[in-house]
Amino acid sequence: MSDTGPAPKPPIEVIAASLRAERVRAGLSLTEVARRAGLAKSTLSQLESGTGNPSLETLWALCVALGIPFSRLVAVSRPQVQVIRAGEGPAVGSEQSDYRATLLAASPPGARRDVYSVAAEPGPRRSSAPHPPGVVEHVVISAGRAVVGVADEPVELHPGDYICYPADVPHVFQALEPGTRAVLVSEHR
Amino acid sequence: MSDTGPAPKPPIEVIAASLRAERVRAGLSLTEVARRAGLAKSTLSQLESGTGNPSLETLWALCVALGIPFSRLVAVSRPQVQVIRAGEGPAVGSEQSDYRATLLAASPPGARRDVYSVAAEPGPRRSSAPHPPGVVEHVVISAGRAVVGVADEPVELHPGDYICYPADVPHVFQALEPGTRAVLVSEHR
DNA sequence: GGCATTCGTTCGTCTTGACGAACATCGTAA
DNA sequence: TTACGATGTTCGTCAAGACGAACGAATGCC
Repeated sequence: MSDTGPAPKPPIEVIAASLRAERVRAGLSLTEVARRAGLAKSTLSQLESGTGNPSLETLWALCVALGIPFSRLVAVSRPQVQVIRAGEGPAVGSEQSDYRATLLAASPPGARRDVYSVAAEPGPRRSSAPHPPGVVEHVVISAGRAVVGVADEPVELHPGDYICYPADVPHVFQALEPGTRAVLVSEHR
Repeated sequence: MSDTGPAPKPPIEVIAASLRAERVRAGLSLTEVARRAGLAKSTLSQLESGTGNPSLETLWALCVALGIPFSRLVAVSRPQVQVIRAGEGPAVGSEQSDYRATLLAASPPGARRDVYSVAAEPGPRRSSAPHPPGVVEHVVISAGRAVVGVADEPVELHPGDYICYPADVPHVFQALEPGTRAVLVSEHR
């Protein structure tokens, strides 16, 4: 469910819709966007109508002209508001130590990050096995103290402190005070 | 700095590197990937060497063959460990009320999220103008209480509570207690 | 009304990307 | 050693995409 499978949609139509949507949203004319992107109007017209198979260069020029990140062209969907109260939500426990991570926002298909709430108590050092390659974890301490980071050189963090480290190598989270809380963003790119 | 500008890199080279990296990561030969994607070996060879300007169809076929999301092709870089102590880092203030957001992890080129630490004091309701379309914000309360969410129907949150809402519409963050702290992930997809 | 400007679409031409065969290279087994 | 299979590269051919001119339609200005 937090996989990273390829987006399953026919790409041309998605991009066609995105292009037109982004353009009108920016309040630009087709002619103007084509001019900024250095493309022929005809090319853009055909793309927005779902005809054709644009080259990377063409798509890139359009992203620059529209001022949008590349990934915007292949993403769609409109999210909802969701609230998870403290203590609710699926929790991932640990046998090694008193450590509980609650999944707040699972990575939807095509997205690349999970958001966790972490509650930990002092105990033996808890080290995580490496995650798949490319995973980065961000941790912000909410309360207490903890030693966090890659297993080789972890860092002691206090409330408000932030750390970012690659998680595809062994890494640790060890609470130093009772009631230690943190927010963890696991970003698999 | 938290803008949504397109990744400023020459895209062909980035994709070339990504393609080769993903392929060897999957333990596949160039010939095999080309076969699965229904492409000519020569095409893939040229792409991995940074030559050429692939069509969308070609790129898509490769994503499917490699089992990776489209966006993986435009993301790169290998991160370092970075620590930002409480109070450090670039802060974004607000004149409207006592609200300070510290940028912890800016979105690297091709990535899609900013991580902020938020400190706010009670005061008049602080509402943010809509962000670019597609932006989603995740908020976890560390301390205090706050009213958060879309301007129409905000939600009162307590420590440990989590909310996720679309940020391309007007939204608010209003502290209800002194010393209110939160972690905010702004995700622009 | 008449003229000008801008919009987005359609069509013919030419550049360019994808193909497939041939190639050099390496590793393995007969 | 020779033969075979698999790897990844280079080169000529062909189809497909990008271009630019021309078009009909809509709006604004004199």
